[in-house]
Amino acid sequence: MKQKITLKEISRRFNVSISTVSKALKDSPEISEKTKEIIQAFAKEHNYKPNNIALSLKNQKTKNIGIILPEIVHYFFSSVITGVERLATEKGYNVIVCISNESFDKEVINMQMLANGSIDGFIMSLSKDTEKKQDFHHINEVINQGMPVVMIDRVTDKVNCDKVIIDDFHGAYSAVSYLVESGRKNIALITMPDYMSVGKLRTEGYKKALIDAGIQVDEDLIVKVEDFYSGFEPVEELLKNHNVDAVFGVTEFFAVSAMKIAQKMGKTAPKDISFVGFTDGIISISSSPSLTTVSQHGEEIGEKAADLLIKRLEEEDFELRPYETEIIKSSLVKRESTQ
Amino acid sequence: MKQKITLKEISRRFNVSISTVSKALKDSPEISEKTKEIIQAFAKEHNYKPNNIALSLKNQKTKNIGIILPEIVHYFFSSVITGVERLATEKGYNVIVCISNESFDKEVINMQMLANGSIDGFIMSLSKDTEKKQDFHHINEVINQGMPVVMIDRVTDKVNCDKVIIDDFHGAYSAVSYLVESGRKNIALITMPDYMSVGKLRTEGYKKALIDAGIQVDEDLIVKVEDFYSGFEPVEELLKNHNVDAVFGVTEFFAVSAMKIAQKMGKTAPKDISFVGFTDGIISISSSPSLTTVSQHGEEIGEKAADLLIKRLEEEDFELRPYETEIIKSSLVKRESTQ
DNA sequence: CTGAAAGCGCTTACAG
DNA sequence: CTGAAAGCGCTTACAG
Repeated sequence: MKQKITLKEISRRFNVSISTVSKALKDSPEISEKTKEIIQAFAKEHNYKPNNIALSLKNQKTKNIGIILPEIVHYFFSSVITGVERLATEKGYNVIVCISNESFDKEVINMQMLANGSIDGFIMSLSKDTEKKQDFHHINEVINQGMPVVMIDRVTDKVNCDKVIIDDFHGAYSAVSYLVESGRKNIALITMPDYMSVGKLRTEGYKKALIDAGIQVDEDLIVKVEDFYSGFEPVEELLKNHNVDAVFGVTEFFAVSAMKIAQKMGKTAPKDISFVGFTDGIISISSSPSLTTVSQHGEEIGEKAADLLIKRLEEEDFELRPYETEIIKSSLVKRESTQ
Repeated sequence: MKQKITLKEISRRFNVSISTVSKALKDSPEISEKTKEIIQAFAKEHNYKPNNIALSLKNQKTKNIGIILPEIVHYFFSSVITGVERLATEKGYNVIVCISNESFDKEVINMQMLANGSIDGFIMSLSKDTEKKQDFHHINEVINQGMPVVMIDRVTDKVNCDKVIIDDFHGAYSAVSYLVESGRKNIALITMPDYMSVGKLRTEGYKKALIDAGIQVDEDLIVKVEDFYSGFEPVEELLKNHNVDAVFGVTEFFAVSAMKIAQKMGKTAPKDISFVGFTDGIISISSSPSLTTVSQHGEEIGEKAADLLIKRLEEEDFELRPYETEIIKSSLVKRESTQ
């Protein structure tokens, strides 16, 4: 069984037309039973499968969906892909993954590449760069060309499209409220710069929870860290100079890193300091003590995004429906780092 | 700027033929400067980009590469994807990601879907199921059809193709030797069932290191764990009933989980027990104490695999070259869990 | 019941 | 310098 076989080759083999072969293989009633039988048998034997590219060109749809993510080596984003992939495969779609690497330029290039016919629609989360720049022309362009886009997690209201997000504000609110209820008073926050939409919302949730509990927000207890790779000295300073009894980190990595620093300073979690993170990944499970976190349900976000996208692609009436913003509920997973 | 514009539409706009437009946009010397100018200007204004699907059909190549992985929410595999994606994008290829979810059936279905024209070649790592079944017909079929395949990490010698692996044996060997050198005598192993190629090789490296150091292999110190989600009771038993002073885990998760169990039993790492893992991921960095690991260099593996694949796709002579097995060197990253 | 034709969007050897 | 034709692999309305 060498090389893929085509309709043309089958048609030559039996001295019939390509149309006849095509119809025979689709078991069309137009074709005689006898012809269908021999053609189908031959096709099966030679493992004939229609060429996807030809079908795409003919049908004007590729059955591919593109997903553009800031990075992938990260529990949240890889679980989003897992969710997208599952739903997509179930519906007969392939998933093309591009990584913007937090760069605006790469995000634009990736979108343009895929938009030239390779896919039917996009799922994407903004790069940091893009959030900083606030330039979304590439996304709006694609949408104007009639290609549906679903934004997830890091979204913007400058683009009108379907969105799937979690309730960052409430997730943070409930995490901090939980700390307050367990008797903590000096709750520090380790967050991201404000241009990151999710960092901002989680910070607001933190503040609101304190205010509602009658605790004054102390800006000295708030540290902003750029990303995973920048240093954590400010956190060290914070723990050294302030009498902190709880830390809320807006990522699990932030929380665990803070916990490690505290442990090195001789503090015990949760006895001396409680810790809560965001994103319920493998870090939270394997840290010691294991970390209480706000679970983002990445797979669910991915599935929901794929579902919205495919509906818009396939359901006649859906295409014209107003855009939705689906909010996936986060949940607090309590572990050993709090009491 | 609505909808994507085609050559046909441009040709109608200026009352010329499609061929002329096509050539003009390629800046062909066949076409007059004036014609080229106006056509190019118009195309630019309307953001014309050739349709990838049409190009694929014409050129008989898609510029897509397919990658099939057992899972993705896992540091090693997601870093492989990152490496593949980087090299692929650089060379003008897109990456289609499929997840077999450790299932043989899904692996087969994914391969067949993609093999029908969607991609030019495969990069893949075997699912557990496939390793257990030892059924590789789907891979050989694809190769027989002339589609190149590069296997990574979880490979088999039953398939003749390019491979990129790490030196699992030596990685384990050096990790265990390091433990021996630091004075440890009762070194436990937490590994996977033998049908997993990588688990087997790492186990062999562990044994050889002990033997070479004149330490007898004690099968009672070897625990086999199915996967992340199965329980770790056997590990608990091991640590309770044997006087273990070091643990080598064939994944970082195994090692960190064992460390947590030991800590709960009141042991301190590395004072009482040293721990070494495999896969240098984020778990190792964020555990407390941080974990000494054998780094697998996932991105490098991904890049190398993509490089081999694209070479076979593009370089005339390369296509006929004998298959290579590239071995990426692992390296021991020393952290706090050993001394 | 079978086949020729047109078309999806593009490229390119060939003719004029 | 421009265009008609053939072709990549397939589908389908239409003719016979």
